[in-house]
Amino acid sequence: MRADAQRNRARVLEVAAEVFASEGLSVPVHEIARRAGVGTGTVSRHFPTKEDLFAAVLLDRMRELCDRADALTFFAFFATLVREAAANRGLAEALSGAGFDVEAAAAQAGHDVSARLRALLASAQESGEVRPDVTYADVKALMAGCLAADLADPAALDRLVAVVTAGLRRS
Amino acid sequence: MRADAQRNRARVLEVAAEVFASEGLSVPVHEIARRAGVGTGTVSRHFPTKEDLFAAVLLDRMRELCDRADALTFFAFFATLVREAAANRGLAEALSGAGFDVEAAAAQAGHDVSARLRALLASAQESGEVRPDVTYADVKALMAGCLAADLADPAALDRLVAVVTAGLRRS
DNA sequence: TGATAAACGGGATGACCGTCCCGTATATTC
DNA sequence: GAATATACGGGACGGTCATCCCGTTTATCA
Repeated sequence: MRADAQRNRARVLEVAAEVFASEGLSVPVHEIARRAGVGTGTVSRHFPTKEDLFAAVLLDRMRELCDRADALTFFAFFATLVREAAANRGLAEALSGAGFDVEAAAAQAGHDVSARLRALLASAQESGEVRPDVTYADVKALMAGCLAADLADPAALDRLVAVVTAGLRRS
Repeated sequence: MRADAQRNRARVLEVAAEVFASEGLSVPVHEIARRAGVGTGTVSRHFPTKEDLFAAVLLDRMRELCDRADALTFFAFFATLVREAAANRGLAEALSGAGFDVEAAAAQAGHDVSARLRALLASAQESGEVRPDVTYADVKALMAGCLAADLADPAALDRLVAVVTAGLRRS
């Protein structure tokens, strides 16, 4: 790959990460190109579709989250994921089912956050910490609920995580 | 109002209710007109914007929900709202903050479901049934979480409501 | 340094949709 | 049964975007 192509690709990725995180997935690709100081052709050559671009942006975060998962309990990982997504509007939108398939992208890249969460859930249920009837899909839904928190209230996220955590514990 | 205009208005409203409920808010207005057997002009004359149409559709449901609220506890009303929205994709999308402002529409129409829910929450907190720190916005977020349930799993909704209910109770 | 392949930019293209307009049709009224 | 206001249909318009294309530029390497 030519040196300028490599630079441009990195620059686009960097800008896209910022923009998706702060403004969500509805930002036009043209706008990302503009802010990166490149043409739209350059973006779509490196990332043929917008979803490809988002998947590439997600990769780094996914890798890091997966690494962290190994040292955490189910509840701690849940809280970590919620906090991560709350600080990243694009990720929150994607998790809330708005078009993009996050899980497929992550799994394909070999950093399957959902598999980690699934495993932690199973073991937390086996040890009796979590109600045995809840499913992985339930946990995802509750995560989406936490992400609907009022962003203007800095304590809201913590309250919601506390409520959901209490609800998930074996009663 | 001319008789045919009255008929058409009712027909459009009826079709829109079905379509929004089953396919969500992204259905084009043209499609609603087509299924109602009228031209798009007829729809937009009766309901100048798509949001006006959705607000009109919502009115009936809101009225009924408000009436029911008076006889229910906070937890029962919460479950009722979740079930109502789960059966109505358009309502679920609107509640999950996707563009349309449900609360404003309902309040304007004098059937303010959110005011009822707010009141029930306050009294449930006063009597000690619900954690005192949760806010109305928190409850709305948790409702959105329940609505993210896996629709293919008929028991999922009940599980999520149970988890959230347990979490909201004074611990 | 010159040839060549690779990459660039940004305008063109096509799709989708909400809203508006206007020539036509029809319900209502006298 | 004619006159008139009212409503109808559906095409036109304007705006938004993702994606593609192609004439131009530039990095690379001999």
